[in-house]
Amino acid sequence: MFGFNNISIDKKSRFSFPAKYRDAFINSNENQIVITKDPQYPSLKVYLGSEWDQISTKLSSLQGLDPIVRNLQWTILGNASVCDFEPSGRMQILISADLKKYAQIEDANRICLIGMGNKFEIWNQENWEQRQTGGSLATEILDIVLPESIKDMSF
Amino acid sequence: MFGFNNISIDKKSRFSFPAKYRDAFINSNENQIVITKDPQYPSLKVYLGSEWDQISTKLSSLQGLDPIVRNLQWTILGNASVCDFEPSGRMQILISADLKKYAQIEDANRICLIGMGNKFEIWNQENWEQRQTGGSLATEILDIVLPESIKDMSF
DNA sequence: ATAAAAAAGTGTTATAAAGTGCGTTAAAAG
DNA sequence: CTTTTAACGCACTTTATAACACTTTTTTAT
Repeated sequence: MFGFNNISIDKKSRFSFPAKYRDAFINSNENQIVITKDPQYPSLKVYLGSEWDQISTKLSSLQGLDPIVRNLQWTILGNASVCDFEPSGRMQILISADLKKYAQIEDANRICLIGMGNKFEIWNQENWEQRQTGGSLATEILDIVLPESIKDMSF
Repeated sequence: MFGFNNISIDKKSRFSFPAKYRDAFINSNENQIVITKDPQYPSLKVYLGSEWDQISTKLSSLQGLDPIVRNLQWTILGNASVCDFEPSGRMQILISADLKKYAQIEDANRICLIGMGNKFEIWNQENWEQRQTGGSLATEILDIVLPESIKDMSF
């Protein structure tokens, strides 16, 4: 599941996954989708249920007394929205007001949905373009201070 | 049970869990909820009964001569409020005046209820936002002095 | 110590807001 | 031109919250 999609978001804050992903969803037998905040950028992460189970299990098992870990737990776990999902249906997902605000898409009626293989990202159009043209940014900030326990995790 | 919720708290200091968690509560077969103080932040922890049994058993078994342990026992065990809870009902919980004060929600009519998987946290809105935007406070104090016996516990 | 009053806690109902489902139209693809 | 997909609109359902009434507990005054 790859690629860029500019899609609409309706008055009730729902979007539908493009039909081209349907088969992949059906094959992976998912019936849940999880949206949460990206810990680094004003964007959202969209996980398949199974993928989420792994990430959330791992993340919540980490030592919460480390402030970096605790912050990641807050950001990722504390903002996750678990949605029922029927691949054979309309494949619609609701984005909460809170997440919309975080991704700066409060009053957008279009968003960018980027397929990254086993997950998706949701971006505000301008932010995405800026990111694309801006080349390599200070992405590594977080990486440097990350404790060993999360070095091997990919969110 | 994940995610951020801004919910109301009524004049009698009650709040209800959002309906989206109902199935999870029913499945885990809980009929008790425990609220207590967070040992690190001005916030509250909300545990499922089964989870609480584990934590409280472990914590009370620790030898109380270590002043840090003693303090944790006082904070967590000594402030716990066990509430009857009916997942199929209104899922309402009363917060004591004491706990409200601790979490700085004495005169708030809204609180933030954060689902962290197997537990929840309750925060005053401003404190939560500050925490989210990286306003790192003296979080690490506890971390440094923690005795080995609790290093592997996640509260 | 007892009764009255006040406060705290519990439960119910009504109403507005949020969320969901589905049919229709419009647009794009084959 | 036909079929598929995306977007929109509307109706229905569920959920959240405030208001109210009632019960229990605590406090106060006699």
